[in-house]
Amino acid sequence: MLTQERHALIAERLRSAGSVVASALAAELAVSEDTIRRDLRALEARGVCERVHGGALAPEMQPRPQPVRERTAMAGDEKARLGAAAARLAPADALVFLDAGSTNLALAAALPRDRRLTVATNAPAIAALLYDRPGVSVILVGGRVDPQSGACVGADTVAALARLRPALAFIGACAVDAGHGLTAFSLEEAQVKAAIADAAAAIAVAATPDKLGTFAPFRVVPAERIGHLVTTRRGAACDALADAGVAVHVAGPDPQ
Amino acid sequence: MLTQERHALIAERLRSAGSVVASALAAELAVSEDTIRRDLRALEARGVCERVHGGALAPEMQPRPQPVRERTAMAGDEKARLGAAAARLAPADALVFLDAGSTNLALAAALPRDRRLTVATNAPAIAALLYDRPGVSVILVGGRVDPQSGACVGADTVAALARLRPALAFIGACAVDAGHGLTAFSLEEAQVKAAIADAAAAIAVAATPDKLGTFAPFRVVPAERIGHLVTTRRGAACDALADAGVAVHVAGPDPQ
DNA sequence: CCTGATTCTGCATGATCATGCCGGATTTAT
DNA sequence: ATAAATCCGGCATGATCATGCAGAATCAGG
Repeated sequence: MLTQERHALIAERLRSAGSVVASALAAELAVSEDTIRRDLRALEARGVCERVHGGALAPEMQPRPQPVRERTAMAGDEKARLGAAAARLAPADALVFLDAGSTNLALAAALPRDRRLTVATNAPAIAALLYDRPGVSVILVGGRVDPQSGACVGADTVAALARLRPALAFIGACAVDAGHGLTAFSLEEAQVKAAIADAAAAIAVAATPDKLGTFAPFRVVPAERIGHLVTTRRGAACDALADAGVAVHVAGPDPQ
Repeated sequence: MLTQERHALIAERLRSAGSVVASALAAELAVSEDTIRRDLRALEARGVCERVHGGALAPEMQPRPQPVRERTAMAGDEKARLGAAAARLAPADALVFLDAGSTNLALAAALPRDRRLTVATNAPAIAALLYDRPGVSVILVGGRVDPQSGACVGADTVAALARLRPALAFIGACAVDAGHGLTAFSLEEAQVKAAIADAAAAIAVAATPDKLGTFAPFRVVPAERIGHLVTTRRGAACDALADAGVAVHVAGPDPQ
């Protein structure tokens, strides 16, 4: 068995099982444990695995989705500017959908107070923030609440979404890329976001620049389907999205 | 099983259940309790858990600055005591419904952290408070959000309620009286509360003493249908309700 | 085909790590 | 108050690791 074959096999094993045990691999492949260890060192140098005592683990794949609670704490100012800029897209006297996420929560907080709006959301935090604002009526799309994202997900949520026809939906972005479109960290999130996209007449995405040019495992919509992108810094990823037909808005450092 | 895998498993268990028991983990993973203790020590050093006698707990998340609205609604100490007393009625591993209202919000905040629960609610504020608690899964019943009560109301809400069968429902009381039963200030609220009552196997009411012996225009359920009443001061209205078959719990000044 | 260089592999050795067990202290429950 | 469960520190043991070295396989060029 060639060294590279062994490497490929170990990498495959890491992908499928998430971990490998050095001694077991040595026995299975009929080589010494030293050889396996050397293999693991080589793979680690290439970032394919992370060595631990006894074997190796598959590295954490995607940038791990942090719980919203923690995300909301960071980057307060930038999120606020983003929210204010995005809020200007919200048409008056229409049904606007706000997906869950820290950016959209900031967006909700930054909604202009002089505008009459009906806001639908699947995020309890957004509903709790807006429900007693004068001039704003809130429709909450229920379902099981996902602890990770703080959003309602599941079949009930998707079914309830089918009865709404928002003029504009702000979909929370886990990752946006011109090639991969809008993507999400979990299947359930992606299903809900896709249901929102299906229902909405137009789609807007508010995202911090670190989300741009990245992608997550689950596809929501292609980039062409995104009408507006609001972010805080112009970059290569913005241009690529603009080429795909997305109207890109950059929120200046001073929102006045 | 690799040490790191065990660590990851324990961390995951902490996230989902909120606590782990050393002896149970040792038996389940077929290692000695000493090893588990060492694991817990390592995880504690990384801030993943907080060790206690017999096992470990998920760390308290830093208290998030709550919207002023929610804080003011709490009315301080009395509501908290009431909430803690009422929370003791919540059966473990069962579906519990929490209606909207400031008392029930306090109840949600006072829920024991070591209990596994599924909580359904029609109040975005309660869902936002509970959704990322370890050991608690939250189902949000959606609908139009009533600005007055902060609760979801309307036909969609009633329809969604019909699919739940909570073992116990804490219905928010606008007014409770032995003769008039549980009553509400608006028709829509009353309809939703009645739908909750229909769905639930048992009904509990947590109410401050000023609600007792009073009534409001819209009838929800008769007094006989109320299983438990939790309040903070014994009085004539309590006795009348006890005569109607309600189990009355009085939360002492020191919940200890 | 031969030769020298390079790489891969296995083995030995001493160090490090993970685990289980034991005795005594501490906490919890009855 | 007493018994049981739990915790802590230390220790012994076996597994695992890093390193250096030597033989085998592979390869390039003559």
